[in-house]
Amino acid sequence: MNEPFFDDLTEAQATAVRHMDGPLLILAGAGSGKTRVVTCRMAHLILSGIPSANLLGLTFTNKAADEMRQRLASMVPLDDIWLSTFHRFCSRLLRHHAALVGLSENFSIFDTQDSLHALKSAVEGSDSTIIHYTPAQIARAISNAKNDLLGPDEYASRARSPLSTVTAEVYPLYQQRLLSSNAVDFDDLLLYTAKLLYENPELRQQLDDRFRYVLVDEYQDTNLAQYRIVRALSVDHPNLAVTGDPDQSIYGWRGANVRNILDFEKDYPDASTVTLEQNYRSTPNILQIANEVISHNVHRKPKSLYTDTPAGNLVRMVNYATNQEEAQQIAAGIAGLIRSDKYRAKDAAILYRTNALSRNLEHALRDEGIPYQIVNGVEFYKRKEIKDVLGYLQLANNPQNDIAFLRVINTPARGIGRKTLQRIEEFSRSNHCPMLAAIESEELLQSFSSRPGKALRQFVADFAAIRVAATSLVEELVGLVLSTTGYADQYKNSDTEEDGQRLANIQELLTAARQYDERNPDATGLDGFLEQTALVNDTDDWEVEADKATLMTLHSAKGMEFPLIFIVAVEHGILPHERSRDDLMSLEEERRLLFVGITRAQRELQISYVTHRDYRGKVRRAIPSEFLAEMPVHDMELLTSEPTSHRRQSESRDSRANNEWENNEVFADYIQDDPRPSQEVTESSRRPDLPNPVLTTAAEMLDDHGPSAADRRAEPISPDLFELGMLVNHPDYGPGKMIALSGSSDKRTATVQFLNPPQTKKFRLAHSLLRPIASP
DNA sequence: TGTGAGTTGATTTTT
DNA sequence: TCAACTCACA
Repeated sequence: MNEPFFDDLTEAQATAVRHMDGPLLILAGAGSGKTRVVTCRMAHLILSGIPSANLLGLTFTNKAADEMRQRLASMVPLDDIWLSTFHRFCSRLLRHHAALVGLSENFSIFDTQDSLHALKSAVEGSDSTIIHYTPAQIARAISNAKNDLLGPDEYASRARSPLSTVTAEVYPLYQQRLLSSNAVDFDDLLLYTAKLLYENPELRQQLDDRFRYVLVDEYQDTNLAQYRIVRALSVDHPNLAVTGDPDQSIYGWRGANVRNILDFEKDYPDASTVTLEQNYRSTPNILQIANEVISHNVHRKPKSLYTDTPAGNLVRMVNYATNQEEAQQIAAGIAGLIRSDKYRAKDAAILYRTNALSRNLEHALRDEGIPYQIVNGVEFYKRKEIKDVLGYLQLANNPQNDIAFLRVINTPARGIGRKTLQRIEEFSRSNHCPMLAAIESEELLQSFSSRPGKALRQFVADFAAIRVAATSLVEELVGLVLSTTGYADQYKNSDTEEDGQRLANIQELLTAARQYDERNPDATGLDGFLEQTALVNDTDDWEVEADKATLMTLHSAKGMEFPLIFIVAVEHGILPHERSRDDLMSLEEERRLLFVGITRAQRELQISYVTHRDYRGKVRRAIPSEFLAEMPVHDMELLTSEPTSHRRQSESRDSRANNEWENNEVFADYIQDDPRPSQEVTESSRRPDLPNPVLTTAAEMLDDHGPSAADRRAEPISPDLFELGMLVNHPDYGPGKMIALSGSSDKRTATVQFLNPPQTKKFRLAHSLLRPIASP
């Protein structure tokens, strides 16, 4: 083969690209040029004469699919190629074969919110009681079951724990609800497809034959359902290529099973394996941190990324006083770099564990005048006003969709209240008909008194008009919904900013509808549009080209890269997340998440944590993440913006109990009264010649012991925060490790082994100046 | 039936 | 913090 793109490939990469028939495993480390390899391979297949219609590429995000398509299109002429997410692939397949799984082809796709409503209403309509568990917990359990391909019956036979017993009771009810609404949830898309392929051998064979070459991206994130689907399509033509990186498996909580990739060679004994470990993205300094962090995972195949580029700058670990300061200074730092012309706004990304952490950062960027885009704020299609309008379309497309019915029947308010709804529900249940059909029945309508009866008749008439238009262009249909229902009026007569935003969103929905119409002139129709609204997410309209800084979660960052990366809130309870602390497997997943974040960075990486964090409405003392203690700090630049001599001194504070740190008022007070000249800080940081504004070196964390204890008086801290093996810091003795703990409450005593000079000391925790650095 | 205040309770990550 | 839900009142 003599395709031009072979020139730029390394030997390992070229091997993967050249591979054509038979199973192939590409173990691709972060930044090893995987996407390139994958697209080159597809191009190679096409240029070798394989019709593109025989290729199937499955990804997890639309963005990955789009990127692949674009790159591929730039290499070879493309006409008919199936490159999409798992969910979209399944959705399309199911539309064609809906009857085989008991659905009609116009089935609705419930998002998480809709599913939860369905679940609640299923429980309400039964005599089953769910004690001790929230619908969300049960929904989660059902989702897990589906990802493991367990139907209600199989699940019930295995239910043992209290939660699963309750779930076993609810699961069939929920499933009935979905079925009677002619709807599926996200998990059903996979489950039904897997079922379809297993129960219909001829169909399976036919699809296997059509999709001769299957490629799966991010294979480490596949769950059992996806695994089965992929395998079913690779029986007669086992030309299955999978790529992935076990170290980047971060969706275990969603049922992803790393074993799928680890066992690939067992599943396909004749598989070829290509390992890509050379990194083309990051500097050696960044890679060193990444390698070091990930090496702490026990359940792992050892692997090490390397590169031959110049070392680059040291990775920075920064301690800020508060989250506000963290945000401001990062924004100021980015602003400085932009002014210095070294970087542009689009080069920077700020990554965090949870979406809730984005708020300060947004404010700070706005204050600095840095344009930014935020990935996955409140997703567009999940906003109330959008879901309301879409509800009409969903109901028009699938009149059985009771969840959509319930959403729109009294939106905007038409005087159809709880009592009326109850009767509709009863009628619908006893007559086994959808709610919309119920209110179209004279029998029910006549039983109502004049007011609700009239309102219902009006709705039926209005909706009939909408339904007639269901076959026209989507934009027209949305327009018709708006004009018939007067939905937008409630926002028009208001001048609050929020309502203005809602109006704007509705406008944008019209735009989205028009774009859809333009792109799909042959009209897959309403189905296709609704599918899109259910299956896209905000990562997908992330603008690559825009010169804007990016804010997003560590999860969404997977697959991306930026010259400048800031990872914030690397703190105990946040990263690793509260709920992942106890269990080794999830703790390791958290570590991989951090690894993913680190390996996004091309040139500069900063990792930060704060001393006080305002989170969930409370200001609390934050503890640095244990992961920080796993980093090779001697090869990093350690900074703090909280000079210890500035710590607040107050006698009265000592008398307060040790759990004072939980007391929100005390710390709100602490922060407001902080004597530090925050104004000046901001000013100085505006200077372009100071890319690292106001940060003083935090020697205290390591070699230097900082000012003496007399110089400061730390606020009390709960002894409960200390654990055996934890790394701690003492103002006079420096860093050390907790080697023993005894006593309780006020008398709780710790024995600490200090490093430099080596010595052992005992402390009463309630009164000591010891502070945790990290857990073992 | 609709509204608004007040309470409660939950809070990861996403197709 | 914030959204969902409850409850009292118009």
